[in-house]
Amino acid sequence: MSVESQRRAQLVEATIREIGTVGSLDVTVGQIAKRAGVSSALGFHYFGGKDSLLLAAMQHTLTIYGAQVRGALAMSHGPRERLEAVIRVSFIPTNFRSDVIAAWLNFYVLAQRSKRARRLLTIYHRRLHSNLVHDLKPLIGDRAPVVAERLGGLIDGLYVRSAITPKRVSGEDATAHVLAALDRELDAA
Amino acid sequence: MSVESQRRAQLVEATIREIGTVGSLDVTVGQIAKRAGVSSALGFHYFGGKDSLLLAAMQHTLTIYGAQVRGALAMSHGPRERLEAVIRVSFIPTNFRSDVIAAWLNFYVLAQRSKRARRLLTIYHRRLHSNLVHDLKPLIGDRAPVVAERLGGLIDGLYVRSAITPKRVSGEDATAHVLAALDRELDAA
DNA sequence: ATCTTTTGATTGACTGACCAATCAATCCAT
DNA sequence: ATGGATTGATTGGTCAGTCAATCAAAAGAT
Repeated sequence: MSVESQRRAQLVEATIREIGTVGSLDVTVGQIAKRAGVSSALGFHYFGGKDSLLLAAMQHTLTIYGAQVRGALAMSHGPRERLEAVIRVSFIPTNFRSDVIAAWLNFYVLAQRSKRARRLLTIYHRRLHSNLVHDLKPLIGDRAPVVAERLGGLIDGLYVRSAITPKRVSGEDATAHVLAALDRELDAA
Repeated sequence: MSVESQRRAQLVEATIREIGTVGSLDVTVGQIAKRAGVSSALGFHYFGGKDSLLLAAMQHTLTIYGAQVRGALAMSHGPRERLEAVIRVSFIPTNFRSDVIAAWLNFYVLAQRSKRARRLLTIYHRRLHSNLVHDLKPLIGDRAPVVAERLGGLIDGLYVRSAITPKRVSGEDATAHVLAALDRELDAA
């Protein structure tokens, strides 16, 4: 791993952590750099500006998520099992860490003013949707797209809600909720 | 209406609009005041600080929402009809305006660092939950709380998602989604 | 009714802090 | 020594919050 890619990774990781602790995008490059153990100037050197750094952090979490989904799907067989896998991944500890959730929430905010952020988020939506549809189709046919929309909405809703519920909602609970909703939809077939 | 309460209302309204157009909480009191047609100093005079102004805007939207729910419930009879009413209100045009959605999303962010904001959001959650449980109970008994949690999560998820989906999701579509989810749960009784 | 006092609304100008971004100067590995 | 990595110092700009001054209208006094 080259020095450059190492620093970039440090800074991206620190960005997510910092957004998580501060709870908003009002994080200074200085704070992020300090957390990464480097000077703020280095942050600008490698990323060119604060926005690019935020975008990189966003892309990073999406890349991680995507890889996890692929991994989980590779180990699953049959539609039902694959659906469970896709749903589970959203709530495994890596993605359900409080700072990751906070960052995710703020990416939604970022998406309101940054075209690139919006594109990234749209990609996530589409990927989730298509994954769900792919394995819903053999089970419920034409109703797959609309049910996928519903399950996707529920996943995001539980995820966002968990950012503020005083009682930390466990990932297992959230997973169970979505799986239950899935079962209801399958029953209605 | 006294001058004071009039100005306060102007400023609160301008705050929501400004958050909506900027898309984040990075709004200056100056911008808000300008939109309200007054000087920034007046904003500080009446609210004491930026945070109080944001909180006031948040409380305002929640008050509106609460009143609408009460109104809708008053005109509904029977559990099923009342459930529909509660669900519908979240997506009527007043609450489904793009700037209101953006503001709402940012209130979630604000709740990460402001105890008062978190309390307000918790109150909303509890109210929604208890409304749903109240009318779910006669239909599905003990399963009411967990189903209410699910429906609440779905409502919030669709709401937040609508903030960024390029294709503007219509309030009717969102309502239909939640009502469909409700029907699935009732079928499973 | 008229003059005076008081109160509250309102603002423009100002400040102190903070921050993104820049850059010239070091550091360090090869 | 050379070139990329790294930084400290600096700058230009922005913004929350303050303050003294102005203005209008209500309240009181005669």
